[in-house]
Amino acid sequence: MSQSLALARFLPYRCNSLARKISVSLSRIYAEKYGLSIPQWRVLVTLAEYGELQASQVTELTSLDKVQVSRAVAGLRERGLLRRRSSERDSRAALLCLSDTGQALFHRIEPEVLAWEQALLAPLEPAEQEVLFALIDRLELRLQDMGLVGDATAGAGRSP
Amino acid sequence: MSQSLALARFLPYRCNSLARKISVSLSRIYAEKYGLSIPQWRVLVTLAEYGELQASQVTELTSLDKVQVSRAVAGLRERGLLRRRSSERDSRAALLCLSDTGQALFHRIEPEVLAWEQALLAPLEPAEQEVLFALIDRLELRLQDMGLVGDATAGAGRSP
DNA sequence: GGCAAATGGTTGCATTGGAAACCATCTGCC
DNA sequence: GGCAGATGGTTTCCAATGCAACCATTTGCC
Repeated sequence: MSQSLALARFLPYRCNSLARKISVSLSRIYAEKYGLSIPQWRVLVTLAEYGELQASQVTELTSLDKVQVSRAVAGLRERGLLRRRSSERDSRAALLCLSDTGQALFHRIEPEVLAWEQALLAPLEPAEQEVLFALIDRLELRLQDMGLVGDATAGAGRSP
Repeated sequence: MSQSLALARFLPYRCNSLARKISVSLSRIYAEKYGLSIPQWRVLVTLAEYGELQASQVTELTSLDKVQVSRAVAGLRERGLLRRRSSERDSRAALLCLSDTGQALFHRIEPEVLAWEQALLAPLEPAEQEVLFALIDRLELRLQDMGLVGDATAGAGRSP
């Protein structure tokens, strides 16, 4: 029956609150120590994983807005962490990859971040960690189904 | 041992992404249909639940910044959704409660929001829902332990 | 009682973030 | 070939956010 609404038991609130706290805590590493913004950090990780990517691919993989990617790339370029050349195939497209400095920075941060994540997840058994990620997956799928059309990622708008 | 870092399996990213999608989807109800911002919505819920509260108590209960509460209250007051009187005991303190209009608005929105949440959680068995909230609780506790001191909620700063 | 420090709340200011407008290029169609 | 529309990225503008400075009042200490 229609239970009543209390923030403590309201998923949007709890989820937001958790995400916020996680971000604040984690950003101590890459923001305060290394001066990276969240979008910059995500771009860094993604390029470290994939090598060379087009900006549009980065926006898909990071779930960032293309504006955010553009600005993050600009910032990383100013610091010499990222190189950019334009594709011969399509001179609009920019091909992005980490510079040696960028790779080095990533390899310095990565273990710290992984250690932090381990510490956060430490109280959960491995099986519980699986459950957590599985629940997140299912909720995201469910949101997709519920008609959150704007997945904001790729470019392909559906409506005519 | 040291697994490598991939966003798809990185809790801060996944959690942020999920929270964002949830917020976007939910705000269709209270933002687009009723013109409420997120802080306004949270203040509304909290006052609906507790009756009359001081602004400082609202900040604690909602995990909002006191600035956000102040602005949300101003907005709600302009729309006549919320009344405010100053305490006799402490003339600085403001006592807040919903007006009849505010209550009515809340009662109109509440079932829609609850229905939305039901729809979101529908694919999860009740037991799984319990697990989800329990995991969130434990992670928040863990963050507290890990030295995220600034819980940003109450006023009571610890350090001298 | 009176002054220093603390507390409740608001306002100003700088930063951030996203939407929409914008340029450049590419694709498709005639 | 050339023009209309789509696509990749950047810039511009405006709203939201957060910090710090700010009044007003209260508390505590002498």
